[in-house]
Amino acid sequence: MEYIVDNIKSQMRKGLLEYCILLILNKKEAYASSIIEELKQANMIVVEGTLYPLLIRQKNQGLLNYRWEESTQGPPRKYYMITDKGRSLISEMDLAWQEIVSTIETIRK
Amino acid sequence: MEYIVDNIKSQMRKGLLEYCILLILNKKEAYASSIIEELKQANMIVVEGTLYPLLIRQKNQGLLNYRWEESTQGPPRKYYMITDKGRSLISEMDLAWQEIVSTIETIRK
DNA sequence: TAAAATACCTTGTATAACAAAGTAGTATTT
DNA sequence: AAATACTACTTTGTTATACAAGGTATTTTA
Repeated sequence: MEYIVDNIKSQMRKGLLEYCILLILNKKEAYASSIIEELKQANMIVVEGTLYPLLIRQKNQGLLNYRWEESTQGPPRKYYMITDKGRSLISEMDLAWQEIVSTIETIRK
Repeated sequence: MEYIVDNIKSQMRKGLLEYCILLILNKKEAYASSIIEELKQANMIVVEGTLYPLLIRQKNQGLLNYRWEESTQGPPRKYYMITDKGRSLISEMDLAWQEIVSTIETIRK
């Protein structure tokens, strides 16, 4: 039974990830590990193998850019930042999210 | 640009579908086409090729049952109804859904 | 200098949604 | 009565995403 719940939970999170990444980067540029950390704080577990390809994908779609930056404690970090295109996508996704929330409410009646 | 939005929207809906089906059947038994209709009313487009395998999956997981019923206008219909197991899953998923909503709020700050 | 830590990246697998096509029973039209 | 339309259920092949697991490289620490 638990495995069913876990599976559905992870399915629910799917698709929201892209939105979350944009929301996070809309506030402040960040590098992958710090994004994972922030998501964890917000109760959303994501692993590296999920996030890295996603960032690359969004970068290739022109939603993000990045620059390398030296770290004082470890290897250099790839800081991602949102682009204008990414920002305008966010407003559309805000709407889509509200729609989904209201869809669930409607179905629940 | 539009195709990006549409893609993300459809990704967002993913995973929520299972939850929606259970919510719908929790109110009243229904057959596939009528479920699709109700989802459409609530602004969630789903096609047959998506729904039928999902219903079969949930049936195999013991979340649903079904019975055949004659129709006065067309071929017989397969009415699905939720089981006790399905009902107890719903309460867990209600929690999961609230968690997700609050995750988005947290990230948005 | 070896081990640990940090950070990035890639590959293979499983799953879910969808498009599209198929099957079959029932109703309608000619 | 035969052909067509409609309703409903089902299956197949494709695509996309998340994840587990493993890999590379740089820096710090023991």
